[in-house]
Amino acid sequence: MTVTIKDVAREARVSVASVSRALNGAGGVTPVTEQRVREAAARLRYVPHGAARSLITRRTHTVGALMPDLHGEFFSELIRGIDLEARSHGLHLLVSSSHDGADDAAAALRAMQGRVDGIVILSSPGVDAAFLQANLPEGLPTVLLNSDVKSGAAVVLNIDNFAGTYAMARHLVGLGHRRVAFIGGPKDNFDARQREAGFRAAMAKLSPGEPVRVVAGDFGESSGYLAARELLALKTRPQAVFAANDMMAVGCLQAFKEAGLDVPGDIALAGFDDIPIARYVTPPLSTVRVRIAELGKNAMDLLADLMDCPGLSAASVHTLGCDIVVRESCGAHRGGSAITTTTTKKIHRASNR
Amino acid sequence: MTVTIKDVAREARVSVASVSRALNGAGGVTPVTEQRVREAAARLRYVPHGAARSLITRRTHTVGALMPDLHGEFFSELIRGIDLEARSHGLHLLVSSSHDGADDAAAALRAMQGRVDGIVILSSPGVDAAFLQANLPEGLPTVLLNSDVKSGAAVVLNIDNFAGTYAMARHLVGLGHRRVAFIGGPKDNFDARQREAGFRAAMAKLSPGEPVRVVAGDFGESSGYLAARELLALKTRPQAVFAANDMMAVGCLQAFKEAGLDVPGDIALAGFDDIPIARYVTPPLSTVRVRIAELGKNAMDLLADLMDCPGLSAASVHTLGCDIVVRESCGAHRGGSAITTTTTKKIHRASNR
DNA sequence: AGCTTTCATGAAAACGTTTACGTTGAGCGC
DNA sequence: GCGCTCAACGTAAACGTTTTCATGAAAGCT
Repeated sequence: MTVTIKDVAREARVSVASVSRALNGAGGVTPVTEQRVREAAARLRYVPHGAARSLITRRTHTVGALMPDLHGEFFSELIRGIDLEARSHGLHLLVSSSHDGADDAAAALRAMQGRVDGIVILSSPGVDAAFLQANLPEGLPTVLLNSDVKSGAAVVLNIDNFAGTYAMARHLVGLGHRRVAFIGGPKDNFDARQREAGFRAAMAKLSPGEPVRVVAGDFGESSGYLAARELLALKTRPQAVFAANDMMAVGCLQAFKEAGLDVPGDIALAGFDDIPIARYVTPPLSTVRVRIAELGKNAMDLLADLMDCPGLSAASVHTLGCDIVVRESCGAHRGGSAITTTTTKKIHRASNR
Repeated sequence: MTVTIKDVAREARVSVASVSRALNGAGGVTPVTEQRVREAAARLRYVPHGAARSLITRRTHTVGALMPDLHGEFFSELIRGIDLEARSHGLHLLVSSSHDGADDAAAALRAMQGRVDGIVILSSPGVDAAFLQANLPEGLPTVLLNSDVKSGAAVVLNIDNFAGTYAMARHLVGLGHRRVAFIGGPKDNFDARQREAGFRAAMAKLSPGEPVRVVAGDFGESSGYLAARELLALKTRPQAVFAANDMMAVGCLQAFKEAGLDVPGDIALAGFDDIPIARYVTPPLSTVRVRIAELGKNAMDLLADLMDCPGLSAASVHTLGCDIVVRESCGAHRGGSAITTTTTKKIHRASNR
């Protein structure tokens, strides 16, 4: 049925060893026999059996991507970045998305065991140091995305949430907004914590006298709406609101509209993520952009490095900077098109001994 | 290094055959030995070597997903649907997205050869009957998404673009709009062609006297903008505009605003896809929703069927219906929340002899 | 010319599993 | 108590590669 290396050998009148050598370009064959083998293989439409090959090479040429259950732009862009880069490294991509909890992720991780040469994990609440310790097969090259675990077992690549929020906060303060309020995200979310920290740091530094006002949200649109209502009910209304993500900012916008406030005239607004919706709301939303596909690409590159030389083991933390995108909602927008400012883009190796 | 079945056999004091039988639940082992084997395996953290297993079973327990280079919601939701369903079938998902042309896709297809038990292909311009004929390994169960090829080699699953546009056109006509214009998509796009056909059929049937006005677009926002300008320049302005996708409708909206027209007061508007942006523009856009994750799930189910019994070969075409989502832009919206009407949802097997 | 080196080539082992087949021993009917 | 059946178990072959090693021929060196 399926054509094997033996068939090619017979067709080309050589041994299977020579076929293997010829097709893998490993040298050790005459150009003329290589040619003959290639033709025979093409004629027979021979495709090497991947499983047989990886049985002996101990290489699957496949990397895994383990992600929580998320929809939308982030997921697709991330996979896009990873896939594109994986392909350019000659690697396949085995994805396992849509995990709800730690158990789910653990099962997926176990199932990937032996099917991949390396793995990219987008961390989610359940996935912490203990989880990895328990479920990560040791010796498997791993890149952790958006994680605060400092496990020696994996390279970590993070979005520079801190610098992103810091830069946007500076921008807002620079526009003359002294009372800037922040709407935070879920407490168990790594990004959310970092963003809040960035905001607090910026305000402490740039607007020292002012008390920092932070209200809770959960990254959902309606939590942004509610948070905005809460802020509007204060005695002294903030001059600007900075939401930890765009969806909450969209919720804010709704609340502001209902309150009859003009954005940015009466109150300025900024978000984080630059989701596609951001430029279509009225007024268009100023936000912090994460170059997601690039994040995926970088993750894949790090993983490829790790797979090539397991020597430079783990223990390094890398960071990918963000851009701040100034549109109309923050009140600084003058021209016709958005201004984009790049914040720090540092990919630094913490330790690679 | 890595622990194999032999190690487990030694640990449990049985033969490798018994280990295999015990772990695979194939019977032929005493409950007590099975228990002993299970414990030994757990103690050693044994995970069977997938490659070795598929070498002999001729099963990879993996399905491939081949898609063109697309961003955003469609891709992520589709993968989500496929992945979720694949997991519930105990299958892994090997994705290869971001293909630009037929050559690219062919290479990816070849690379998947032997690594998957079946494949889902989201067709794109280059991927036609000839392409499949040339690149699809025969005997590999295949599900084709959004395709008009009637190859006997694959099951085809389509969005019911025709019924979707038909239903929306009927809705618009039912609202009293007699002159409805349509903005088409790229000529080489299957969805675009079907949508236009659905529109023409609806208008011919429901508004027989009226000449049908169709202008060209390319699914991009700016092409929608330009098409709208073209329509506004006509002597008799249409009463409603139906764009073949939401992005073009958003472009229209921009043009209408600039022309000082009220939507839906002066002119009604509808799109297709129900992208997230649709509900955030002003006014919110009436559109036709495709349940993308469900499309992925159904594709996976069809593929699983095909993999189970290759007997019921190919040659069937299935269709997944759409919903029409009525928001404000078409002028029918009265209440606070959107009305959702389900169109035909037929999954019919054309032939399964 | 004779010796050594290089190099293409083939035979065979190895990778880790599943499974067909043979062996053993226990339980059963007579 | 003897043969028969049947289940549990072990042995070994098979899956399709890559790779090590041996072999022989050609080429290079003195």
